[in-house]
Parts: sequence; structure tokens; C-alpha cells
Amino acid sequence: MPIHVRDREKGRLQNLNRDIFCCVSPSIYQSDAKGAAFVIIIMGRSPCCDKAGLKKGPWTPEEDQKLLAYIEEHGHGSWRSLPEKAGLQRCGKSCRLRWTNYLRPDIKRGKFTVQEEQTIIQLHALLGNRWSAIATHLPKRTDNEIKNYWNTHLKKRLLKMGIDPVTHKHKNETLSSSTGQSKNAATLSHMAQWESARLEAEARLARESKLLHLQHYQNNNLNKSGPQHCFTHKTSTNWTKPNEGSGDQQLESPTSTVTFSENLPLMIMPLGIPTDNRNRNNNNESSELPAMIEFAVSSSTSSDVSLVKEHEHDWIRQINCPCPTEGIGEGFTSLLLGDSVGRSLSTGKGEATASSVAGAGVVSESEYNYYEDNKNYWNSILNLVDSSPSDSQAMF
DNA sequence: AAATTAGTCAACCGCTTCATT
DNA sequence: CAATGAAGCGGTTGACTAATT
Repeated sequence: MPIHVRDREKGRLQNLNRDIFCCVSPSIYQSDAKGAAFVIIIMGRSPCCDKAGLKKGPWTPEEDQKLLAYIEEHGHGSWRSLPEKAGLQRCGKSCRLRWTNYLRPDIKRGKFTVQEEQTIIQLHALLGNRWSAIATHLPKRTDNEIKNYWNTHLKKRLLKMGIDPVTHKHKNETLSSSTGQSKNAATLSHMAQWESARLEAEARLARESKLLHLQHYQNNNLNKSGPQHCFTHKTSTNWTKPNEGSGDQQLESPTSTVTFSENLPLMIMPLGIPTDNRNRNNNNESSELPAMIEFAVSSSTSSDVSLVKEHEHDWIRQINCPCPTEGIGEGFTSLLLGDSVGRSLSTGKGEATASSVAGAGVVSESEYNYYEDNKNYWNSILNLVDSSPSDSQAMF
């Protein structure tokens, strides 16, 4: 007898997970008018934890111990099968969440530093509510923790300052938007898109490096034999293990050293360098790099081609520096503030002006103005944030 | 001291994305 | 290319605690 599946929303069948089939209750089966078939009316996916006997809610220390012991011994492997093997009355998803948000050994807990607050605010302005991407730039903080901190602290703080936490604009600025400003807004949006794309790629890079680090951690610290299902890194990119490879192919990840092989991921190509100089790896892939990546990096690292070449990896090192106060506070933060532009304009390497920079075809005049405007904007925010938390009481 | 309100954050839910077959 | 399994992600909830009335 055929079984038809009807979703509440037409056209959503593609997204339906087969879990529905095993979770759907026989009680909601209905016979169709002709009685020729059963029609299953899907009322929404049943949560995996609804299965009989599975516990929900806060974890007990005993459960934590079981989960920790199992993962240290065997790695997590398949989360779905883990609870049974570990002797836990939990669904795999719950176990994964508990591990990633609480039990993982590389998690830092406690108060956020001012540097971390700054980073969150700045990244949020660029990325929006993409917490996992933001979390990759805050070593040892989980996306969940950052999200909670944003919703309970930072958002309110910005609101009290009269800054819209969504647009990161002052309310007055939003109200008095003129033609010029809307043009700037368009530029800003444009820039944000590129930055967003770049940061997304960075996030991926950081995630990959974190995986490698975890694998390294398990191999060295746990020193266990047998299958290492946890942290198994499966990817088509040509990564090598930490501490292999040579010299300039090494990058500092948030928690470990990551090495690349010859077929470098596009993140570390010498971006911003004229095409002729790009193929130093005898690898023509670089010329096929998406233009957006090239633009994003050239606009955010330096407007001076020679500087880009000289420091082509610096921004990655800054972002991935294991020390948040150095890497994020000075590196990425200043990068976001447009410091790099300012630096390149003021150092002896190039006495460029806005127009000459724009003329070089790397940063347009409007983009330069964008940097200047937003530099001021960010400085004003950071000055306020810097004065917290002690000053915040008086301020608010 | 009890009741109420507000703040915090761990955990859940449902959707999307990715990898594999 | 579609189906499937698994994990990732962001929004939301609700239990717990602290502050206030």
C-alpha cells in the first residue's frame, strides 16, 4: 500500500529529514478518502530527545563524568551512537552540545575582557548574528557563550548608548540619513559584504586548525592507543599535520600551529599582489581566486602593494594569535578600525593620500572615506566600551 | 520573610549545510 | 543528481539566582 507524505507547507518535502519517518506516530496516520492509501500528516519534526527514556535538562556531574571519560577514552565518534556506548540516557545532540559548550578542555570560562568585548562588538557590526564566525576570533569562547553575552550585556549597553545594536549606528545618524549618507551606507554595505566573505573563509580556516589542534591534543595529552574517532579530520583540502612543512607555510592558529601543503587554501595566497607575482608556487589556481577575496584582503590589510607583499601573512597571524590581547586587540581590531589604511598612509613606506590610494585602484576614494568615517565611529564606541565596566555604572 | 521581578546562561529546537553513498 | 546521515548554527526557552518591593 502506498504511503504519501504531506507536509504542511508545499514544496518543503525536499527539506524533510527522514527522522520524521521514524518519529511519526501511528496515531496521526489517516486514511484518505478512497481508503487506497495512508496519508501521513507531518505536524513538525519530532525532537530526537522525545524518544522514550531519554533525559533532558541540566546535566548532572555524573553524566558529565561519563561523557568526559568516554570521549577521552574513545573520542566522540558518531554522536548518535555515543550515548548508548557511554551509558548515557541522552540523545547524541545533547551530548555534542554539552561537550562543545561546556566540557571541552579548551574552553575559557568567566568574565569577558574588555578586549573580548571590543572584538565581539566589532565583529558583530560586520557579521551580524553569525556567532560561530565571531567565536573563531575569540579563542576558547563558545558561540553560545558569546551569543548569550551579547544578548544580556553588550546589546543593552549599545542601546543605552543610543546605538542600534543591529545596524551599529547611532540613532541620530539613522534618522538624519541624507543622500550622501545613503551613498556611504551603500559603500558600507558593500564593504561589509566583502569583509563578511573574508571572515567566513577565516572562520573556516580557524575551524580546520582547531580540529587539527584537538587531534594533536588527544594524541599528545591523552596518549591513548586504539581508534581515535574524535577529532578525525576529513577534508579535501591538502592540509598536513601540525609541525610539518616548512617556514612561511606555517600559520599560527588560535590554539596551535597549522601547516599547509603546496596547494594552499586560498586564504593564504599572496593576495593583493599583481597577477604576475602571485603564481610563485607554480600554481595557477591563484589566478582563479575569486576576485572578492582578493579585493577584501587588499582593502583590509594594506593599500600599498609592497606592504601587502611584505606582510602578506601578518593579518592572518594577528587574527589567529593565541593571545587575544595581542592578536585581536591590536591586530584584528586595528584591522577593523581601518588602522592598516592609516598606517600605510603615515609610514615611510608610502606617503600616499586618499586620492593616490584610490588612484592605485586598490581603495577607492569613497572607500577611503568609509574607513575614515568608521574609524571615528569605532573609536567613539571603543572609548565608551573602554570605560566599562567600572565607568559604565556611572554612565548608565 | 515572602513574593515578585529581572538577569543570566545552559540547553533545547528546528532548520540548514556538508559529506557520503 | 538525489537521497541520506550527521553535524553545525542561530533563535528561543526555561530553570535558577539575585535583586527589589
